[in-house]
Amino acid sequence: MDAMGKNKRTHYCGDLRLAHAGQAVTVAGWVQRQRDLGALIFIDLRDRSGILQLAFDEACPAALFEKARGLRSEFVVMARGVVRERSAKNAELPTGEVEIAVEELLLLAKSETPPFEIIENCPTAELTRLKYRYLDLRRPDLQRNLLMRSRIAKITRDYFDENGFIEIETPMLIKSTPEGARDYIVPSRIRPGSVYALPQSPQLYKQLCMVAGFDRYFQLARSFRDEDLRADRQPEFTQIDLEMSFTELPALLDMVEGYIKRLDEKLGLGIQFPIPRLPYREALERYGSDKPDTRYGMELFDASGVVSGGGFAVFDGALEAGGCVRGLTAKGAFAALTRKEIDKLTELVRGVGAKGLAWARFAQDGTLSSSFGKFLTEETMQALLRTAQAAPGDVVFLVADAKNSLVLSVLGLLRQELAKKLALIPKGKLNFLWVTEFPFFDWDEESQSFVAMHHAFTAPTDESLAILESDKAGVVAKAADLTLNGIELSSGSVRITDPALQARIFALLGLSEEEIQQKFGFLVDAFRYGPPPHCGMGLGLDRVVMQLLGCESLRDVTAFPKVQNASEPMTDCPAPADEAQLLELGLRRAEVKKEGNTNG
RNA sequence: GGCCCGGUAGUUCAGUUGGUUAGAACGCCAGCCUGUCACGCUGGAGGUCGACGGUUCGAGCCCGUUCCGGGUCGCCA
Repeated sequence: MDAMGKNKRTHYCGDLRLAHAGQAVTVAGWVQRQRDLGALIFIDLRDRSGILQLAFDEACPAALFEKARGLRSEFVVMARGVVRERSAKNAELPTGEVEIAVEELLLLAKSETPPFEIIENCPTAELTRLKYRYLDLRRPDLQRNLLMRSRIAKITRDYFDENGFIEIETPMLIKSTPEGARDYIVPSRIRPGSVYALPQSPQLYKQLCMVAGFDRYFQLARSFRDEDLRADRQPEFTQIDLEMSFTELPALLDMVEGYIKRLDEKLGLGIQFPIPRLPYREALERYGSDKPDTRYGMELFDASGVVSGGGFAVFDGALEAGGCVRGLTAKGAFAALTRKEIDKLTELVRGVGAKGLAWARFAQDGTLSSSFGKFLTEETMQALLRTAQAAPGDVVFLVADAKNSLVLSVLGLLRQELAKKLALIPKGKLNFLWVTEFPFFDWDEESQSFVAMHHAFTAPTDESLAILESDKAGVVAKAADLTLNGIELSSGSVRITDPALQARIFALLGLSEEEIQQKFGFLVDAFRYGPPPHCGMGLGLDRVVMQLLGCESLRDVTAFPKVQNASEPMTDCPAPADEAQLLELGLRRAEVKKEGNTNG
């Protein structure tokens, strides 16, 4: 047999069925396991399609039998033989009714014993698996995940292609714009002391594609952000990036919703359409988040009215300072949320800036114990419980602060934590949600100024134009986010194409003429030459795949991911730079020996 | 940068109040075995207890420092 020549592989292992019985086939793959019964040997052969049993028995020539006996885990072999029905079938395996009666066996490669077993749901620590990622990727879970990622990418390309989008590659080496996330920078050899940046998104280039008249652009765009990692944040990721001309926000949302619908049709996901829409303000007030997880309820309520003047200094103080008292009710959580558990939650909310956590436990028999009951009249307490819609068996939490935004974000976090603790999150549900009517400006505590919430090229709504200067906090952007199960998938907006409006916005963001020219001069210039009205979005492909597969980390859907300190355990990058490279890039000066320094 | 959790055979873990030679399972190696499929049976090899320092007659265990990993807050226009 000749692996490369005329006796090529004829079938994938996982594809063979009883219908193939009697056929001569050639299969190839890795030895999953060898079962040597003495005068009978079975090999489980694995390729990307699945597992197939090879059988060696008394009909085998001695040399072939000895060859099979020598096989070990992860050896690579090609086998030719006849498919036959098994005498003992295995119902657990798709190919469990058949086996190959091997006539010829080719050992293509040996393997050392791998550091962990190549099996589904491998219990080995992730770091070890990442050090040998090429072995980890052999496991069926990761094979399936990356296969799904490939399918989704194909569906994406087909959909946008069918809708007239042109795939255009934008550069990876671009100008650093010191805004938003930290840039990864790449030093220039030809211009020592100067750097390129890796793109955080193709934002400005895709807008220039609109100016150039391509009308509809899309790209599966690699993007880079030098920020700390999370389970759902890698420094290097892929965006489904698109931009369309002569279109306003509703049509953009329809286009993206059509894409989600296509995914649903092709992959049978059971997503509800139309995707619900929720204004930003309402999202915050009901869920304490601008990317709410709507798979479970436990919405927030506003108790400011009922506790106002009730005599509890913490509540009254917050309200008098212009703040609020809000809360949420954990239905039926009385037994799960003991005092000890509540103390842990208190610690959690203190960690994110809350001064404390007020609670009331409502026992099954109607007995009430709470952290604040003694300060309130019976009447106020009853009114509060009505507002909280609390029934026996429930636990009510309240947060008060002079800062409304803090109260909301703390309760948002608490809601998430409780959902996890109380197992309220249904499995297999995919709740997409449009969050609309985003504010244009965001107050930045650090710089004590308003910054663009989305970015400086986002258009304000027509109604907002009159109040741009007078009421920044009230300005609404033509922008929307697409969220899925409580994570942000995508951010889209209409862009400013009117130079006069752009100048107003830059001024409001406190950018000087010089800064504008230095950072975005090319864009401002381009927009003097007939920019079409346009809008666009970027969807995180990795996050879409992660959620559709129900994975908990982007590492499960990324072939070669980075770990928390942004390094990559297999290649151990980043690595110290070579001295010669640093010299060549002008990042280090050649050492000049000082004359007269005789002592060294 | 803050907080929480973790690091003991190749892998997953156990390890009592600080006390003899650090254990188990799986994997690995060898032998036996004709229908296994997590094959079975018998035997064997395999350890810098993350690292460094300290306390102690004695440290896997206590203390300090540090490295590595996970989660999260800050950060992520």
